[in-house]
Amino acid sequence: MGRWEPNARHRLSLSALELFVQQGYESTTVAEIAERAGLTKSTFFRHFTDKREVLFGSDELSRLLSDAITGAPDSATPIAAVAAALDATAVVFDPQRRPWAQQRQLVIAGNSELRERELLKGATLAAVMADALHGRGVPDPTASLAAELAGLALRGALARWVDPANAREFTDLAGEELAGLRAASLALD
Amino acid sequence: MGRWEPNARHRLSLSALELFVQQGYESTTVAEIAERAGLTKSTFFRHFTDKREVLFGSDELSRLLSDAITGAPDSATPIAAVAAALDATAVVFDPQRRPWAQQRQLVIAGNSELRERELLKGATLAAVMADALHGRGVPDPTASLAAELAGLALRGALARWVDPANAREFTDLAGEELAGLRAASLALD
DNA sequence: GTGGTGATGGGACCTTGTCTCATCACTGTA
DNA sequence: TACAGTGATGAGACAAGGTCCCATCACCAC
Repeated sequence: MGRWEPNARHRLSLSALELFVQQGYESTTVAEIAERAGLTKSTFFRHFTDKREVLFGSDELSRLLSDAITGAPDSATPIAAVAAALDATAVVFDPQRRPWAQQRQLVIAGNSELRERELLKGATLAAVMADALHGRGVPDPTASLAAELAGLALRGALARWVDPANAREFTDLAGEELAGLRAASLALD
Repeated sequence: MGRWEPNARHRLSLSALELFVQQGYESTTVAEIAERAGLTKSTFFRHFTDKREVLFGSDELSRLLSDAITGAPDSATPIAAVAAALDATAVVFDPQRRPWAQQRQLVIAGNSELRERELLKGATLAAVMADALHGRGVPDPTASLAAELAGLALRGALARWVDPANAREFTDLAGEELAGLRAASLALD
């Protein structure tokens, strides 16, 4: 791979995940990742603000969730709106990406810096959803709560989706998780 | 302050917050913090694993929450148990600590590394509460949901408690937040 | 006063992340 | 074909975070 090959960013992501899986996140240096992608440390930091960010580079999810909530019918309740948002994530959780997502989740689970970053991304998604709900006229704390529940459902569905003993559609899992949380909220006392 | 003064850890925390307030988190080096406390960089990292950790050094909250849930009467519902846990945090949120907490929250709000760490601590608290609920025989997702709601209430109450235009007791605020979330969960659809 | 113990100081070292400047490939234009 | 402009990359210096090892110091027990 020469200096001017295309998709530098994508090559860096792939190289990073491969190395993290092989030798662990902490024992992999940015220079190594860049070298494997045929690039240098300088270029790595031009594409990613951080070493952690190479595993979290897309905000596609954010846009999908926000657009789905904004575009839901006026008659949709807050829960129905976030349920529609979860359905809209199907393109991201394409079955073809499952092996990649599995490895990625394993790496993240093994390092607390990465778990921190994952929490930050999750909090950002919840904030985006809450904002979109505000745009529909849903007041707080209802909007925040609905967004938070959707975030929990998404997290839970992701955990089940990457489980090798599982071959379900992501949106089905997310729907189940959300329904389970709704039911549980009636059993709190 | 000489080399063998006591309370090195506490001195480091105070020096750190003072410097962060004066000149910002990022423009403060660990060496500066240590010097102000009459110590060196080596000693700083013996007391704190991280630069960030100097603002999050205690897990008192974790123990209080866990013990309160475990010690709640058998008849207590999950919500009642976490409400008792929030009440048990009164000692941490002593009015005397409010000025300190205000400065601390401002510093954290101004830096995304610190917000990340705060999210990690919050997630840890929620996990601890969920575990304590499991110990009472509360199954998932009820336990996780109750823990998550308590976490949201705690975060909301903290935001209001440090607001200068506010002089309420922390536990009152936390109770209100939790009640508000309970009510909101009935308005989701 | 002698030796043990635990906290501290000092400094070498590696990595992350920033910055600046040179270099290269590709483009359009004459 | 020549040439200038543009944008991505390379190279290397640099500051700071964080780890590690070893010397040093205060205190304590005997």
